[in-house]
Formats: sequence, structure tokens, C-alpha cells
Amino acid sequence: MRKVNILLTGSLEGGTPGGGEDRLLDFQTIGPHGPEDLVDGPTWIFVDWIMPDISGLEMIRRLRADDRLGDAHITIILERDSDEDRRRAIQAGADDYVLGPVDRNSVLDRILKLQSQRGIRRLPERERYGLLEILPAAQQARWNGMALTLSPNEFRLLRYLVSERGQISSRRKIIAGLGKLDPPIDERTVDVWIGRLRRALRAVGAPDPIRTVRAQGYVFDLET
Amino acid sequence: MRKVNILLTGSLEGGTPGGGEDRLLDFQTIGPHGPEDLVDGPTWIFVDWIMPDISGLEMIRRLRADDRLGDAHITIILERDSDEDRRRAIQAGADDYVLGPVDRNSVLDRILKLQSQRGIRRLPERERYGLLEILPAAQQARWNGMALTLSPNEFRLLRYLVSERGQISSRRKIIAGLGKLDPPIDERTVDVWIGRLRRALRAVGAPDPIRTVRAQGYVFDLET
DNA sequence: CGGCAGCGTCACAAACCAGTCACACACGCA
DNA sequence: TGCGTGTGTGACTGGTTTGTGACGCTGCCG
Repeated sequence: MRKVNILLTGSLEGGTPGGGEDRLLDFQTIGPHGPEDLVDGPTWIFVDWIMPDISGLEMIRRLRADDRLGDAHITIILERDSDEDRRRAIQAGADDYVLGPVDRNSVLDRILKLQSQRGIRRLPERERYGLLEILPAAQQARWNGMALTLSPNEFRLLRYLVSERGQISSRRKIIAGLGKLDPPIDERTVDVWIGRLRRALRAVGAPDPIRTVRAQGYVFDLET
Repeated sequence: MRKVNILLTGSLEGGTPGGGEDRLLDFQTIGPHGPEDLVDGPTWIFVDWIMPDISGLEMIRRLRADDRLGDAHITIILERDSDEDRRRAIQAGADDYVLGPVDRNSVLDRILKLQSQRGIRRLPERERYGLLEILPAAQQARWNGMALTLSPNEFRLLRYLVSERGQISSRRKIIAGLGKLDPPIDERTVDVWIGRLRRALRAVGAPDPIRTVRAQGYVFDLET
């Protein structure tokens, strides 16, 4: 049996799942920092246009930037019927919109409708780069079949470098790419991250795929 | 050199003013010096919460009403850490907020972060000259598929010579081309650079593509 | 055949920079 | 509350890069 994640934000927060009429659904609420306990299964996220601490658009961007989410379906709850808002929501990364206010029942209706329309979205498939394999949904990486032991940050670093493979990532860019600007991070700290990631790769016998470019940054290179 | 449009207002102003048509805006293009990492993309606008003549909120509304802006990304610089202010800013049309005061460096960092969130990235380029291949984005050069081991300076020298291929580069021009004017460099030092570059090429079996022109300079020649 | 400017190369010192370690701190968890 | 993990930072260290002077060779001139 597969569970379905439904993440609610803003006005839909609080309370408990409605009466347990459908045990397949797993309601949760998420704070500004992202989902913590995702079950393995498709995820539907409802984001209010405006929330106390954060704008819905910003929330969507953060969710999209969060590796753990994979390709969850994000619906934004609009405050007003505005083409402009719709456009910006989609641009921020929403898949879908609905005019608010909504309650939990209409959330369910909406999900049922979406499921029947296009079926259940696939889980993010694995990415493969030579012997390196990345499974975003499971937040796991493998080299030649062997799982790497990576901390959350190391995993994100790996994904970032891979996404920029073949080109230099400056320390500054890496920090920005991992979204660690808020308490400003010393650029040299990136060296330590790289060192830890290299150690994790070494532990499974992978040849170092990270090339240091002196005074510039690092390049992920799987050679040729 | 690629350019990114960045519009700064209020406290961040202080460069070349744009046309007289709209005194509210101070157009800045930030190009060659610092942010090599930035890539082409939409326009990024940073608006101060308070400006001399106008409130930031009003400014944002006017910007949003301006068709020419398209999907520019507007970040408001908050004066204080207030939910109420955030909410009003987002409602006025800001995409994003950051707590001020900020300087130009943190503006750049912020844009790097946003770019990586939006998945905007530079495409790797590749230049080819016969058997010589240069991948600027990876700071790498190859001869016949074999990677050259080049120091940063040697790589820049190679790129310079290649860009001037077929014509004589005097020592003076080479020094200028590598931007090493600050502590004046002895012209004879160029000889040493050339020697080191030649050695790196020799190491991968490349025939010397650098011809010495007595009393004139050097020419990069890939003929044959 | 000298003489000499120009060039290649070497060795060296200083500056620079990346790798690594230990440590402090924060955070989640039992 | 204590414990273990994850993360950021300062400091140390060793290697690399780089500009320069020195030395010897080359090729051109008369």
C-alpha cells in the first residue's frame, strides 16, 4: 500500500487529518524550512499565497530548491483572481493554482481531480553519471552500486557540483547554490566541504571526480 | 563578456545614471570585474524600503506596472525584520525580500543564489583549433584529447596567444593581455611563461605551436 | 671570425593557496 | 539532561605558482 503525502501551509495548517476516512492520505504541515518526514510516495503540496513569515512564491522556490522533494506537485492558493499572480506562481515553480480560500475538503477534491486527470506523477527517477548514481528522492548516492555515506550538506554539494559538471564552480557560487548565504559563510569553508565529500567518495573506492582549479574553484569531471 | 542587468535603487545607487527619462531608476550593468559567475538572465531589481522621494512599495507597484520589465525579479530590502512589512512588500509585487542594510557584494551573492534556484546556468563552451581544444568554463585545455597541466597563468597565456593567433604578440602586449600591469612586470618574464607553456605542450606530445619572432614577440601558429 | 643583442632555461625566494585537523557550537534524539 | 552527529572556523602545513637574476647558447651583423 502506498501512502500519499499532502503538505499544507498557511491557512490550512493545524488540526488533524479529517476523521481517518482515508488512511492512504498523510496530511502534514510544513514550516518555512521544508518537509521533514516525507513518506515514499507522490507528494502534493498546497501553498498559500501569503503566509505569516514568508511569501508563497518564496516558499515555492525554496521547496523546489529542496532536493528531498523531487518533483512534488505544488498547488498555490491564490488570494485574488489575477492573471499576473498566476503567471508569477507558475514561474516560481507551481504546477497548478486554485482560487482561495480553500478548506481541507476541497484539497482532497482537488487531488482526486488531478490524479484522475493525469495520473499519479512519477517519482523522480535516478540520475546516472558514469558509475555515479544519484537518487534524489531517497537522498542517496551510489558509486558503482555502493552507497555513499553523505551528510545532508554533502549530498547537496554533490548534487550541485554534478549539476554544474564540466564547469568551474567558484566557492562563492557553491555557497549560493547551497543556499547558505544567510549567516555569511567563509569561502574557505567550501574547501572543508569538498574535503569531506572527497573522503566519502574515496571510502567507496571512487577516483576523485573533483578537480581543484587553483584560485578559481572546483570542477566536477567524470573525465572525457 | 556576458552581462546581467541589475537595477539598484536607494542606498545602493551611485554609479552611472541612466537616461533622464526616469529619475527613479539607476541602471547598473555589472559585468567584467567581479561577478564572472553571473550568467545571462532576467533583470534583477533591488529596491530599498525607503528612498528619498518615494516609498519602496510604491516603487515596486510602478515597476510592476511597467510592461518593459517583463518578469524581472524584484527584491525588496527591508529596514526591519517585520512580518507585516514582508507581507506588504510581497503584496505590492516583490518576489523576494532581504533584511538590510546590504552592500553590493551581498547583492551579487543573492543573485547567484536566485540564479541557482531558478536553474539558470551558463552553457559550457568549447573552442577548437585543430587538435587543440580549450574549455574555458572548465579552465582546461586538451591536445588530442589529453589534458594539459597548466597553471592559471599558463592557461591565460595560452588563451591569449590563441586569441591572437596568426599575428605577432609583443611581450608588452602579452603582459597587458594578461592584465599584469599592476606591479610592472619585466618583459623578459614573458620568455619564462612561454617556456613553461611550451613544456606543458611538449609533455602531451604536441609540436610547438609557438613561434619566436626575434626582437618582436611570439606568434601562435597551428598551421602545418 | 668576433661581437653582441636576443632568447631559452635553470635555480631560487617569496607569495599564494589548498588540504587537513582539531575544536566549538548547534541540533536532534533518546 | 547527556550523547552523537553535522557543520563552520581558525590555524597549521606543505605544495604550487610566479617573478627575477644569472648563465650560456643562437643567430645576425659588420
